[in-house]
Amino acid sequence: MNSPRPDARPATPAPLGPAGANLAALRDHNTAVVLGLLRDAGPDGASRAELAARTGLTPQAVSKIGARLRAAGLATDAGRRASTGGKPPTLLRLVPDAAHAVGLHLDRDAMTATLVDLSGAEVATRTAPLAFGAGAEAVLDEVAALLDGFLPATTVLGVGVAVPGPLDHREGVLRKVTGFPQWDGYPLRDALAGRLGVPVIVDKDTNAAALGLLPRGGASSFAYLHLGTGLGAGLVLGGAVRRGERTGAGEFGHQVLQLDGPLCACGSRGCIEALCLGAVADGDMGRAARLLGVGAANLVRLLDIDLVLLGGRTVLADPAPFETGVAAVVGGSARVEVAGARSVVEGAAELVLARVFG
Amino acid sequence: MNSPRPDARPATPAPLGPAGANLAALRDHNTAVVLGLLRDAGPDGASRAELAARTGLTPQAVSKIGARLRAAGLATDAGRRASTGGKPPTLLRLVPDAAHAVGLHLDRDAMTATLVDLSGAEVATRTAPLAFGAGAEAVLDEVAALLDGFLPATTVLGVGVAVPGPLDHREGVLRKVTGFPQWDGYPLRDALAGRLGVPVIVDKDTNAAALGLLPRGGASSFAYLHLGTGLGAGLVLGGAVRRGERTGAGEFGHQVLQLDGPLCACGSRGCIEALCLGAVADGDMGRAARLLGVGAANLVRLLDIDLVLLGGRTVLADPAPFETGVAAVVGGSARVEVAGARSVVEGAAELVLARVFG
DNA sequence: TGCACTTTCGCAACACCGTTGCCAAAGTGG
DNA sequence: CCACTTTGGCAACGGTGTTGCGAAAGTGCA
Repeated sequence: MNSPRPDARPATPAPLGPAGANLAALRDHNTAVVLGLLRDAGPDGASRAELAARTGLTPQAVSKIGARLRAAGLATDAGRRASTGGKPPTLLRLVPDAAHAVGLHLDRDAMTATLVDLSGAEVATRTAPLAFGAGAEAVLDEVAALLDGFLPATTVLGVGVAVPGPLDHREGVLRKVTGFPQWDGYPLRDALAGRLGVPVIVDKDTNAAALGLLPRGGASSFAYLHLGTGLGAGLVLGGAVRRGERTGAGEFGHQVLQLDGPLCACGSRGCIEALCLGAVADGDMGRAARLLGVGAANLVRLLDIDLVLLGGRTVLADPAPFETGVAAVVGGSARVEVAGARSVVEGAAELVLARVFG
Repeated sequence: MNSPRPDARPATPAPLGPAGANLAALRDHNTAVVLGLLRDAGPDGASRAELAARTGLTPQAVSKIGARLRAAGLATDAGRRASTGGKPPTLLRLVPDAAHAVGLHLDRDAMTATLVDLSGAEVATRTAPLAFGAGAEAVLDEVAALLDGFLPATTVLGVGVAVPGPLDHREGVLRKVTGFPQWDGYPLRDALAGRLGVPVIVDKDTNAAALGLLPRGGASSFAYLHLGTGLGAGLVLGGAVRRGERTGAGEFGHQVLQLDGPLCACGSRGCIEALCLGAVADGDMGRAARLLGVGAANLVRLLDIDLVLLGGRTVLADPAPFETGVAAVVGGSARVEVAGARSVVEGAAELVLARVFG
């Protein structure tokens, strides 16, 4: 299928230096900010005066933005709230059905696709086994089959894909996924966009999970630690996922915790992944949790974050010892919680939605 | 002295939520971006067409911004460059003397003040001994004496202050500086701004140094490791200093590197600061460098940065073993360099200048 | 019941941003 | 000498958020 790709690069090339902004960018920014606040407000909606106070814009500007959103079908009136001594506020509310996003999680042995609406609520989910090692074309066939009839005709903004291992987020190209050399250099984003005919965004599974867990309006900096077949992290700093210069940030597994520890495949000694997985292999989840806790405490201190979220198969199989064990080491300086199993695939969808909101 | 403070809070209060932007913000942003490019271009200047290409703005917009800058005295014509087949470009250049910034480094036993022009070039520097433990009022007297007659009458944008230890960057209030309880909670920013009559910005010494080392147009993410009486770090991620939720980011000294290592005052075992300073106390700089290297390698992997800069008295007293020792452990994944002795005070001035440029 | 006040929001006019259209200036290259 | 390229300014324009003003719709007190 060679249908024209709607996600073609923007006509104006990206500037080489720090970007200037024009009126269109200004409008888009403010629109996204207001949309974000509307999403945070939920089905109850928010008044124009409220939005004005939160954004720093004048109420009049918010009114105009609201009118544009209503004309585009993205927002609608939602009745009014009780008066506080004056005219009761007219509420504006997001229209969740106005657009949808697809999250796709490709794991080593399974894949999950979820369709969410503009509010992030799940509409439908499909799961299928997957042989990630079968090669790119075979996997793409499987993905196309899974998504067949899954995408609404007109309201899909795009597909966010979460994959394990290193990749180039900007270009959507995979790099040396451990154990799967056949994927090295494969342009997953462009290939999938060509097949599906919608924009595609690719990111590491841990980054996607971190983005999906970004609490609406809550802590804007936290770390998501994923303990499964490996140990990785997704970092959200100041409300944005920290991907690093080469989308390599969050390589938490090879943080050295024991100078004279066992030799790791990466060449260092005492990597937290080797130590932690060793404890898991011994069935000693308490020790694994304490090791994870030491690494988490390092993160908390280094980055001054106040929330640590735990996920991954090993954690989810028996969350309690990890939650208490990590929290014990981290102490009072940060909260420790266990994230849900849907974190990754929800975050994959969020890769798409994040471009709509502020 | 109770002169009116020109750094009073902006008339419009900061928005509670994500900020919207208006036309004034748009103009200021673009102006700052162009000014930043002019600074990067140096005394040779840059053509309007060049600036347009780099910013993504139209040449006409750049022309208007340039006209405003010339009217404000911040930029001026700088002749023309050779033709490349058409009309030769008219060059625009920063006027370094148009404004100045002061950097002030308060250390435990000494203080340094430097006056820099808009281009960041040093104009004058003064140094004096300081008893940081003598208390806030006494130190402020010393600072006022040091800066007496040092500030140009009209062109000073502000004073950037770099201090050791924890503080609240947003409010400019010091917090529990190790060994100096008399400073806890002292509103250094407001007190100094009241005395000097110019805006004041306060930050941790390591953050200031990192900001000052941000290579113009070069690597936008790096770590600055400062080994002196303690061990700290300043993190620049994506072109901005990472300060954390409570300006506590960069607490590198208490990263645990040795699970069963010696007990540290912070309560953990095997903190890199204790290990590293122990090696320094033994006179074993090679070991200290390797320990620093393990911590640096952890940073490089975790944050995906490609530059590590070393500074602080211990490093500067004998840079060679640290540069080679850290580089040996970090390997090829990141460059390792030693920063100059003026990093902190230059960075303090940069705290002020950074608000002018993009 | 009446009236002053508060709060919210929209209409209209406005100021100002970057953009577009156009043209002059000033080089290169055949 | 002339066609072409490249640069940059002038003028008009479209569209952004802002300001001024007034209407709507409540509360609260006399």
